[in-house]
Formats: sequence, C-alpha cells, structure tokens
Amino acid sequence: MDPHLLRTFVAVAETGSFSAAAERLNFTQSAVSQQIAALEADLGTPLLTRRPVAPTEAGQRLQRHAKILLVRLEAARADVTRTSAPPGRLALGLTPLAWSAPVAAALTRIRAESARLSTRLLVAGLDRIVTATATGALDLGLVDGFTAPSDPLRLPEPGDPRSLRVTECPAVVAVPLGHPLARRTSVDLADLADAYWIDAPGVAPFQRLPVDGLRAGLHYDGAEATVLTGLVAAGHGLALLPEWLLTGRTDLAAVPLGSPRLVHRVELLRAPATDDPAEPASRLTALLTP
Amino acid sequence: MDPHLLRTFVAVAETGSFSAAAERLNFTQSAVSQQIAALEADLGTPLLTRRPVAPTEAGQRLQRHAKILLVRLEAARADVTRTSAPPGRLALGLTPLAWSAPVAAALTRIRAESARLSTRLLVAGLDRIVTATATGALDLGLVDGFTAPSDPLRLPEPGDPRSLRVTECPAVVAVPLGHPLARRTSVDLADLADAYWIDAPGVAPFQRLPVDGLRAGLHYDGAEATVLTGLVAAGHGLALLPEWLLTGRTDLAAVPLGSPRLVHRVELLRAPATDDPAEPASRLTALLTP
DNA sequence: CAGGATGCATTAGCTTTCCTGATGTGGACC
DNA sequence: GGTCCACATCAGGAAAGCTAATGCATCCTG
Repeated sequence: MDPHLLRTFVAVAETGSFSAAAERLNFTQSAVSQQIAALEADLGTPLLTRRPVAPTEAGQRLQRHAKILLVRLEAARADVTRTSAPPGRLALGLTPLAWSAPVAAALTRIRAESARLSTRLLVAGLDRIVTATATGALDLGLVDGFTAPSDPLRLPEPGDPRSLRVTECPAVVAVPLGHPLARRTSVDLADLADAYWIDAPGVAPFQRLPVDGLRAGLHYDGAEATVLTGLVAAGHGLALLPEWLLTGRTDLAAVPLGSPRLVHRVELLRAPATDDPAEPASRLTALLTP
Repeated sequence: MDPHLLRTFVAVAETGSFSAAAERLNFTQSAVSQQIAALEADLGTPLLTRRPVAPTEAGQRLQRHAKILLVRLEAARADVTRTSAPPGRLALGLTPLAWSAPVAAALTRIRAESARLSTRLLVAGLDRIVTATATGALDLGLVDGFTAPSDPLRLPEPGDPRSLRVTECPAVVAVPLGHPLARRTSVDLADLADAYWIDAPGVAPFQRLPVDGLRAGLHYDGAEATVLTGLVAAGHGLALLPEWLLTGRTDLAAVPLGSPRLVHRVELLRAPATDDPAEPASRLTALLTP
C-alpha cells in the first residue's frame, strides 16, 4: 500500500484507462499495469475490472480511502515543511456564498494594516477549498453550507474539525416574483417536495442539505452565485440561499424557511500549523471570529 | 514519505533510540539510520535531535501525522480486504464506562439469537478502542465521554464521524460521604476549581472535558471503574461520572451537575464496511441504536 | 467474416533503491 | 585519556521498479 501505488490506482480509476493513467503520471503503460497487479496481489482482491476498466466493489472502497490518504499525506508534508517558510503571504480560498460583508471588511482591514501583503484569492467549490486548505496550499478556507442552527457544517473528507464559525444567517427559499409562494411569510421544505429545484453543486449543493427527497429540475455547473439567482428569477427553479444574498433584490422573492430550522453558516478552515501569531492568516482568523 | 519510512520514524521517536527501533522493526541499525536520513532529506528538515534522540519541533508534527496516517492506512486495508471475509464472528470493544444495562441486554440477546456466535470482548482505554475499531481489528467499539446534551463526543483521531448515539445519562460529581458537598442538590464545576480531582485517563479522563482549569490530585492508570469509585469513597478526590454508576451506592454521594450542562454519553463506532446486514455486528448495531 | 487497431498483460534486461555487515566518529563516563 | 556506546558512513549484493519489446485478447471496420 505504497502511496505511489495508491496514486497510480486513483489515476487509473479516474481515467478509466491504464494508458491514460500512465501518461498522466509520466510512466509507461507497462509500469502502471505492474503497479496495479502488485496492489491487487498485496490486497488479495481484484480492484479493477478490465475491458472496460472500472473499479470493483473493493476498488471503489480503496479509491475513497486512497484519495483521502493522499490528501492527508500532502497535508502532513505541508505541515512539517512549513516550519521554516517565510511568512508574509496570505492565500485565502472561498466557496462563492462564503463571501459576505464581514469577510470583505476583514480583508480590507488586514490589507490596510500590512501594506503590500501578497494576497491570493481562490473562489471554488467546496471540495476544492477543503482539500487545498488541508494540504496547506491555502492558508485559510472559508466554506459555507446549510445546517441546523449552531450545528457545525458536515464537511467532506478530509475536512478537519478545527473549523471555526464565522457567520450564520437565516436560510430562505428563493422564488421568482410571480410564483405562488412569493407572498408567503414562511414555507416548509416538506411542502416543496413537488417543486423543482436548481441543483448547483458548486454554489449551494442540496445533496449536502440535512433533508432529502428534493428533485432537481436543472443542474448548474459553476461557482457563480449571480447566475444562480438569475436562473431563479427567470423561473427555472427554486434554490435555498442565505438571506443576505437576496436582500434588496426586486427581481425575486425570498421566502423564510419555517421547518426544518436551517441556517446558512460560514466556517473558517485553517491550514495545519497556521498557529504563528505573526502570520497574516492568524490575524485574519482573529478578525473573522469574534 | 513512504509509509515504511514513517513507521520507522515513529518507532525511533517512540523508543528514543535508533538501535531499539531497528530491533523492533527487524532491521539493522544501519537501515534505520539511512531511512531517517532519507526522510529528513526528503522533507528538508531535521526531524530528530541525536544524543539524546528526540523529535524536533518538525518531528513532533510529523509524529502526530504519521501515527494517524498509519492507522488510516491499516483501516483502508482492512476495509478493502474485509469484502470476502467469512462472517459469523463478533469482536466488540468498550471503554469501561461504556458498559451499561442496554449493552448487556443487547449482548445477551444477540448471543441467544445466534447460538455459539464466536464473541471477543475487549475492555480498554478510549484511544485503543478507537484505533482498533478504525483498523477493523474490532467490528464495533463502544466509547463514552462527557459532552453537552445531544452533542457528539469529541473523539481522538482517527475517530470517524459515523458514530451513533447509544445512551445518554446525567453527569454527576462523585464525592465521599463526609464531604461538604455531599448533601448539595446541585453543584457547578466552576465552584470546584479548588477541589482535587482524580485523573483517570483510562476511565474518565477529564482532559477531554469541555471545561478546563481543574486540578488533579491523584492519577489513576487503569481501566477499571470500581477502583475509581473506591478511591473517591476513600476521599482521594472527586470524579465526574455517569449517574447510573453510582445509583444504589451508599459509600459515596452523587451530586448532580448544575453547570455546565453535561451528560455522559455512549457512542457506537463501526469498523469500516460493516454494512452487511448478515453480520452479527449489524444486528448488534440495530439492537443498540433504537 | 477477415484484418487491423486498440489496450492491457507479460517478459527480459537494466537501473535504482534499499538492506546488510563492516567500519568510522563523536560524546559520555570513569 | 582511554573505553564504551550509539549513531553515521561505506561498500557490496539482493530486490524492486522501470522501460522497451512482445504477446494476446477484444472491438471496430469494411
């Protein structure tokens, strides 16, 4: 179970091809074949079907574990290496809806405090932010999601539990203006089982909601919130969104959620070992978590 | 960052000696020396001081990561391998205070249902149960601890979040009979900051409490609850314990906890991939979590 | 249905890695 | 200052791992 073998296995499982994996990893196809054979021999189980190449039951399990393990290995390396890294830079990642006024204010403040602080900002989907923060590629990650009030977010692996609450605000259902619900003062998700939702994995994935049985009428691949609200306004479906995103908008209505009680919550993830108070990341952490 | 190297590094860090680690791993001292050198070269940082041999700052970080990674690696192997294991055995682990009437009942029931079910029981400290369950050495682990009502336990790595609530009962402070608090109907932990506690890492470690500032007067190494209650009764110090453990006892008093609101909670950990309903582990899970 | 193309498996041979056993070296203790 | 102890280093050989060439299915095409 050498990481080398795991990396190769993941590559094969993802590409669905030995040769493609070989190319991706700069090996020959022969080497990949031998590595997979070695792994299967070691574990005593076939991991991939050939022709077509696809993970078996056992292979799927291994794939899940391997992806996490490889990320954690990277994270460990980053943590150990970081010790003597030169401070003074700040790499911050956010999911689209994690951006809000307090974040903006904190960022303004820290950049004013330490002029010409080298800053990098990455806006991407939840998975990407979580792994990039875990590996230390980002110093800080701001992620969002919906949960019961004051419950922590359930993050994908390898999201670690050191996350800090940044903001919480009510969850609302965004509906187009003409919609029958538009004038309601409250709505229950259960009443919306028949409605069509917009599934936007990169923005507000409702698979992660602590509710199920909702149907998606439209899938939106992207990490951009304005497009999503635009889609709702145009009547393509409903979306569960944080209240602040819709305040002041006149082209769609926000209906407060009655039950289940859900809030939109933003949490801060820290890269392993960003504990040095001199680091800008620590300062920003302090600004964001009062 | 080969697991081989990590394993060696952990061995050296734990034994504090290259030669001892070599012996433990069935290598020569030379090999160990080279492996550590390779690891340090790879990470670009000294990990151990020599003479005496002790982990550096970076080494301590690596040690933490490595221990977790190695366990998770084992867990992955167990998960993948298990697929075709013959069912019919049940290996259950518990921390001492996780044992209670419902557990006893469930165990009786399952052994009655499937006669001559090969059963193994391990009672040990929290860490041991958690890692043994994660690696698949145990099918199920019952662990206990104190938290705010209905909050999950904060388990040590690599405790995974798939744990299930089994029981919850009030937390009480155990005091000897003559103690000034013995007749109180409620007490706050804050009022006990000056009291002496018994620290029993194997039974009810108060480092894990969501409170701090408590002082230990006596350390008790062992995984046996009766000895602990005996120590309290003999006036060696106080202990935070589940209420059920003390009901009916006349040699010491149980004072309910006013604040913080804490409960004693028992959770069930499942080995990776114990999902086959035919497994006795699944049956026991069903019995324990109504 | 034949022939070619595609893609994984196998083999041979070479390079690299890694372990052993022997030897070197520096600090601690007497 | 000598001796011991423990880690470092070195040389040699075994094992592992990669490349390149080849083998053998399957699938596609005309």
